[in-house]
Amino acid sequence: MDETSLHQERNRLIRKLESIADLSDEERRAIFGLPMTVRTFATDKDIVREGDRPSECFLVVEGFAGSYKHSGDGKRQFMSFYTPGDIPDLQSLHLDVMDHNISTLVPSKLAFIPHAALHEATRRYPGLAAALWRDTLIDAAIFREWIVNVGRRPAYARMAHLLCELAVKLKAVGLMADWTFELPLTQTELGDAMGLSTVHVNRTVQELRAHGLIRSEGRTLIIEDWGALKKAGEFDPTYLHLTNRRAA
Amino acid sequence: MDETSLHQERNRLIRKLESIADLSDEERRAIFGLPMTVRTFATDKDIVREGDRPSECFLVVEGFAGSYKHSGDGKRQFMSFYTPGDIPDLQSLHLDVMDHNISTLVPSKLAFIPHAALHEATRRYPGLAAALWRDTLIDAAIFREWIVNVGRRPAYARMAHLLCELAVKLKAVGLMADWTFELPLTQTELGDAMGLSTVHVNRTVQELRAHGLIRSEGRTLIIEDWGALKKAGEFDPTYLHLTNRRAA
DNA sequence: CGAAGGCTTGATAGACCTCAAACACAGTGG
DNA sequence: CCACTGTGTTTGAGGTCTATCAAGCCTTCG
Repeated sequence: MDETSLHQERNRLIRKLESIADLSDEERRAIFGLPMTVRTFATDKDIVREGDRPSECFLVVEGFAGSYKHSGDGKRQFMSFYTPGDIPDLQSLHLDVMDHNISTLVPSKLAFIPHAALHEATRRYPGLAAALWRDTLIDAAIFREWIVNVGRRPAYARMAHLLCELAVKLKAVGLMADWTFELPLTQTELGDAMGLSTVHVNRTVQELRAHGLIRSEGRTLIIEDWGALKKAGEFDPTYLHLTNRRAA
Repeated sequence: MDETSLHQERNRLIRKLESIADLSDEERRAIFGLPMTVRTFATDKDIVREGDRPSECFLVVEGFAGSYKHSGDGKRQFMSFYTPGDIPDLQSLHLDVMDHNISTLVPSKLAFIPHAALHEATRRYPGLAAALWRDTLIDAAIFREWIVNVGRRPAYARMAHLLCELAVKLKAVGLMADWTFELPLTQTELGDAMGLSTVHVNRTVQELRAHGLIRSEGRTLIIEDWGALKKAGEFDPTYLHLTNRRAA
């Protein structure tokens, strides 16, 4: 039994934060000391909803989550996908009312951390506070990029860009090897993330496959030509602000 | 000569922060103590650019700024507009490299504050740190809403939504009275913010005018039917997280 | 008064959507 | 073990929203 299974949630968080900031031993210990309650969620379960006033944040330990809103005529728009190591509602630490929903996209294991503990930790360890602040700023940077993606890129590039982003994010936390990772999203969900219809997503994915950029086996996605995919998606990973960038 | 002209930049910042958080007298004094260098910029001047590593943040004192990126084929996409009181590149406090550009949209007066001074102030006054963090989180909330706007709303609603947002933001800092405010954006800039062509923006604006929702006199925009505009834009100001909301 | 930038208009084209149905596959139950 | 169901993928056809191209007009400003 390795460290991963013993303190999986803490290690996930530490690994994630180390991918975007330098942590001191003291800060690492502080993270280990955080109280976390692990709970599992089935697919498509809302974790927090618009209007909620959470008193804790949650960390994705295993699985996949997404934040979304509905537009007036009922269409869903995802604003972000969250992978293991992410704290999707960290913003609730300083914004009391949720302005969006967050739900699971696959069966997921989540670790809940009380706001009080996080506030205390940030008060005691300014470096940790900076790392968490930085994490929310990177989320914002990703939102900005998504605005560009949805606003200005045609479907083919949009799709390529999203896949690049997921690949790099997953690689940073050790969840992509050999250009292969689990992509448990349906084409409808991909469409709701890119402002495209399911039908059009399907045709776009087929095009990417036909051009030899990607391949898929069930829920597994294989990037066959990273250079071409990057180029197609005009992908520049700067906005992810990774410190130890392994993919590029 | 009133307080506004004497310490215009400090007052702008205090007023802005008070619209999103409660400040103690001590924190207000700390803001007054911040070193600020005021500089004026002409229209369409980049203040910071992608790749820059700023050592100071800037506050919009007068004028209008916007953050943008270019997509691969040269199309511009605005990701945010900044009005007096905003600190557009506050994120540079914890993200060293700029991942986007920020430029003026009209002749503007900006106040530059060294990172060092802000770091020192946040270290000394946790309440101030929380207010600034909160400010960046609200920016992120606005980005999220823009993703929905660009991704899922048709042009007419998209336009209405953007106007509602600007109206509420400007009202919060005292720059809208009688449903009237200065909108110094060209239709091309509006298009670049909404992912629409200039031509289509023009036709959409005409529609809004024809339906009696808005009226314009030069650069002045008059909201003629706030209820209808809100409805058309599916506008719910929750995401702006204003504490003293006067418009709604 | 000419130039430049912004606004407006018309016509055409294209990217993407909607509707509708067939197909594939995994899980369920009799 | 095999229909049965549900979810996700795929395909086809037609429609629409929005882009592009091109030009005229208006205002501002030197």
